[in-house]
Amino acid sequence: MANIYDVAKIARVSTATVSLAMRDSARLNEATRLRVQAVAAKMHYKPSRIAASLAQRKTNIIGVILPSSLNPVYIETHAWIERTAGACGYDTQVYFIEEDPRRERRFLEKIYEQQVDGLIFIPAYPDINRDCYLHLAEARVPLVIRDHLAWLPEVDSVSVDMEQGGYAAVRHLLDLGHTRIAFVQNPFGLGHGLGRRKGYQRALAERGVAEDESLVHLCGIHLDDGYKATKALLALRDRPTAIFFQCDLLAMGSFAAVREAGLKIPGDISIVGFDDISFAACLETPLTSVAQPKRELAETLLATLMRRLEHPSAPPRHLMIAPELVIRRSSGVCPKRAGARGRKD
Amino acid sequence: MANIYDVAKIARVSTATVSLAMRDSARLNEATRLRVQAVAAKMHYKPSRIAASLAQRKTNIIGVILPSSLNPVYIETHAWIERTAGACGYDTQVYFIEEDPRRERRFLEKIYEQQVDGLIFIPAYPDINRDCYLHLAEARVPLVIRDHLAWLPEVDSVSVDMEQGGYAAVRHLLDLGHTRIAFVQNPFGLGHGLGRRKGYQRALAERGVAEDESLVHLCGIHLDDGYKATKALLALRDRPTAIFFQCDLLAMGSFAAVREAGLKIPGDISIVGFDDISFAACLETPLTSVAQPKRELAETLLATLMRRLEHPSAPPRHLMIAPELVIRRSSGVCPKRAGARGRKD
DNA sequence: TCGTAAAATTAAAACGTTCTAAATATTCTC
DNA sequence: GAGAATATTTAGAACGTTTTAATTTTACGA
Repeated sequence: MANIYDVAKIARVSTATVSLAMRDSARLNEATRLRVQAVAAKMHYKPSRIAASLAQRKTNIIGVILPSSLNPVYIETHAWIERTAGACGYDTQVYFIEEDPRRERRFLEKIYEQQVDGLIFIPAYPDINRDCYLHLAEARVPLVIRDHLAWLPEVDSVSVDMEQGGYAAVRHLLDLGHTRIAFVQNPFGLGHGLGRRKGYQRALAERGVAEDESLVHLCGIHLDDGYKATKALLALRDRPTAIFFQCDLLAMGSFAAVREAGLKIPGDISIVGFDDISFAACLETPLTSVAQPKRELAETLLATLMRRLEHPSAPPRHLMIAPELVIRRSSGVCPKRAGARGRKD
Repeated sequence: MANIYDVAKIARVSTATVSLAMRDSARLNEATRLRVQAVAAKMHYKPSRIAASLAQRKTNIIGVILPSSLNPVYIETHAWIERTAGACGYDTQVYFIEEDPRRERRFLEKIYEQQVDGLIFIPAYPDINRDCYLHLAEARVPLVIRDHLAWLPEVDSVSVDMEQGGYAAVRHLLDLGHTRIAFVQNPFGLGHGLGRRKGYQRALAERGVAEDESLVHLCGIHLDDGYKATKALLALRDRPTAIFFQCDLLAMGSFAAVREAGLKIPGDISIVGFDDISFAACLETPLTSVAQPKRELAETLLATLMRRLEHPSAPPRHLMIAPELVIRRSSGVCPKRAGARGRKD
């Protein structure tokens, strides 16, 4: 592969000129620029980004750390990040934690080897890897984290208001007459679950419905876990008439379980998810879900990171984005009230 | 950030020694190695991978070009590639074409800027970007392509036998008594569609069922396209009793359409997909699908690439992997024969 | 104690860019 | 046509590693 010296020699100019020509610099006489570009093209010369990165101390890459590749919500968010970053001249390098705390740790350490100009970080194991998180902040890596961590006050954050989302979801179910509303949650994953649960509790309390511990189910984060959680909840003596899942992925897992139990959605049981992944709208029974505004989230994360890159010592900024309930077929009137109210399924 | 000189100075050794120490070289006295490592750790020194890449002319990154981030089959395949690559000491850099031929072109050109040691390439627009593909081959970028292209005989390839898969799917439907079997296909995306269609045709021909052009539906590759395709097929005068979709994503889109038409799966219509994405098994009506063996595919792609990296001038290798039909609830006996046969839904 | 072999360390030249400051060309003003 | 102002080009030093070949140190046998 030809390098900048080869081109310089053939074009009878200095490497500086070649460098400028390749970047369309206006500092160069147009004739020379075109001539050099022509030579470069003829030689199939492409500047090495590695060398450029070294010289500039800038890779034009931003790292994106995502908890899992199995949950489409992260992929969909990333798609927006990628697009927005592209518009700012950055490429994106994704790291999937894939539910392995050691992988998260490894990635966080890898950051120091300086591949990336900045980092967008959706944390997966803040408790287990707290030391790494703190170290990252201390090292002043340009960083935006999704969700505000109280012990990282200096790190820019953009959060989705999980409590509000949880509240909206449960409020919706209460409005439909449900009172036995289960909540399925993954105990890891930041306090996401925590925020949503608070919303769940607040909504219940507001209507004077006592929280029943047996209706709060902890589980993993795979489709399969949603399936199992549902099985368990449906086996309860006094089973719930509605289930609110921490995420759509878990909610999707519930459908097969409900069907196997010979029940109908939403006739016998209502299902509400969180995230509004693209599949939610196209299921056999379209899923009611609290939508994370993925595009807005992505754009805000990126804007915050860009600001940080430009103003490294600006005061930290903590933003919050409101989610929005999208009502579809999977949630309906509580069967106990169905006679009185009408809508049946 | 401390660099190798700083460490060398503090540890009172040369940069060469630091370099060796950081890589646990046995050429170094153990005492010095440990001492240098201790100094490095104290200074929070991490070698710059950029500089190392430049010096070694090797990034330890392999690029993975995928057609879309919206179809889980690619994400799931990538997860295996990532894992396998990690075991070989490589990181992975993903590029999503996102159904934009210009993006494919841009990525293929970017490769020459030498970020990656090798490339795993699932092509999206071989017809539109044929010149780029050819140029890539000509430039001898270490490369494995998924699916053999006749006009790229020199490029290693690993294919899934799409024709065999299509045949198995349609054969299964024929066995269930269906004769009006539709095929929904995306006209782009390599000859994937083509291979599957051949299988479709072969199976029909074998049983003496004439191919009905009106049952072959062309569409895009989104969930939504599956929905629309189904709507269109169900509106036909003599509507099909089974639909074979080019991929599970499209098949998933069909469920809502079927339901809206007031029909039952598989009682009124059978659905078969392709890819066996993780969602297929957990849907309200679990989906019959031709499974791409994603792990095997990933491992074979990677093994082929590694071989190419080690033996740059070995003769090209073209491998083929057999898919496997996974039968679930979405396919059942043809309603026209249901009375005679039994199984009802 | 010396010579030699083996082990450990290092000097210095890559790797392929960018960038700063300086040098050289060109244009303009009067 | 001289001098100033401006436009264009360039020398050479970064950037932070790795690597080769050479040098220095240590170990060992006689």
